Amino acid sequence: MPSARAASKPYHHGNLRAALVEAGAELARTAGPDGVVLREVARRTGVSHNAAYRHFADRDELLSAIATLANEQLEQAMQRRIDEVEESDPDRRARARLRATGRAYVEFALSEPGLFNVAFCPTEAADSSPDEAAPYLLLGHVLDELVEAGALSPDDRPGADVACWSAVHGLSVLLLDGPLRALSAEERRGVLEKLIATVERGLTGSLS
Amino acid sequence: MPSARAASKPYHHGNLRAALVEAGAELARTAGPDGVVLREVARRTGVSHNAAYRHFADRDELLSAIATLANEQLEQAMQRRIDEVEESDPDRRARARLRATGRAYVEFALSEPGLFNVAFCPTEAADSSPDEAAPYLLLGHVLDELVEAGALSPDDRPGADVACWSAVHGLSVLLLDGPLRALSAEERRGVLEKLIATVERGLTGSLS
DNA sequence: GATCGCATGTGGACAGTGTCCACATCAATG
DNA sequence: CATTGATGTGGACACTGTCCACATGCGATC
Repeated sequence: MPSARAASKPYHHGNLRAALVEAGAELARTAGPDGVVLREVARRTGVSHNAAYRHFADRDELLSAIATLANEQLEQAMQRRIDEVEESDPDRRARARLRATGRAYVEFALSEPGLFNVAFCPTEAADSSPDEAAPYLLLGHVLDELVEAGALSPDDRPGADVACWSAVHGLSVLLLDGPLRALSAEERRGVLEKLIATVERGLTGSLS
Repeated sequence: MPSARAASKPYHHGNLRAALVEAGAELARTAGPDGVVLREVARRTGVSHNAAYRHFADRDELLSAIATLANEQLEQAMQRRIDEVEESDPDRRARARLRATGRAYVEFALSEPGLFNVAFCPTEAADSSPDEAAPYLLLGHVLDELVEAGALSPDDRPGADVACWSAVHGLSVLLLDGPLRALSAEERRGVLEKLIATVERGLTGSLS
């Protein structure tokens, strides 16, 4: 007999790939991209180092998988906040949904800094086109609503998505690891609202 | 005699700290933060690994020094672009200088991606307050000019700096390593101008 | 001008990492 | 039942950051 292995530990894991991604996501959540260490992921999954190489060519490929998961969570958080908006007037409703989108983005970054950083850490196989990124599509839809409601001129629609995205992404990064990280929660709230108001007025020419 | 050392290699370097920062900056320029490898920096400086520990407590501390240098370069690039503005009408001049500031920021990020990333990579001893960051001060000054020229209401001045900064920083990051990295130079130009126009209108309520 | 102390530079060691290789195990297919 | 290909293991290698004891020599002190 080769070994007296406990019956609870079959040689083949069964669903190792998913388990690795989950363990990796947990590491990412608490320690960011650099915290996703292949050997530690393997340890937590109760498997030898190297086992991951049967499912991912690279550490980079595992990171990509975790990034996809993080993006999904970001999208869900945004969708939740968007759906929370209660407002019947079309113009005000579309504007409120846009502001909710931006707030949700920054809120997610601040509440899940590790996952947020992983979602945007540059990996070899990252989506080189934003058109596949769910959060981007969500934002685009909200902006389309703004056009339908008449708050945003169709002529101003092109590039509006990137402008909004840049604004909230930049604030998130600066608050997270950047020079603005020392701001108090109150100050953060203030600059966030200022930013959102500025972008809304910049796009639509007015505030609701 | 202990060794037949060539006369060109004195035991003590003379100005090792500066040489290390310079070599590290060169690595940062071509490979970003992760490219700043202590041992490689030492190799390029013609000194043993470990020598750096007489001048920096950490790899992190070396990175911080390089980040400071990168920030200075960013500030200079911004200042150059600002000074290039030729416009006598105060309102138009202040607006043009603000736009130049934003363009210079993104241009620097795109032309020196490694240095830009190092300038904002989170280090232990990084300026936790933006008030010491030269680029931030520069932006603040340009915004003050906008107030003096009457283009920006003093009531809207608080938070305007962070809003501008977030916008250009976010675009830089998204274009550099983010989902927008595949955009062509032409597309980049387009979204940049759109972003700058949006922010200008968002702050001042109009375009020049 | 000789001496000595201390800042500066060296070489070796260690733990930790990503990745490659040969081998072990097992499930499903014939 | 035998084989085979997918999956997991253990060992190795090069590389990294960091700590240690030791070497060197500049500059202050007598």
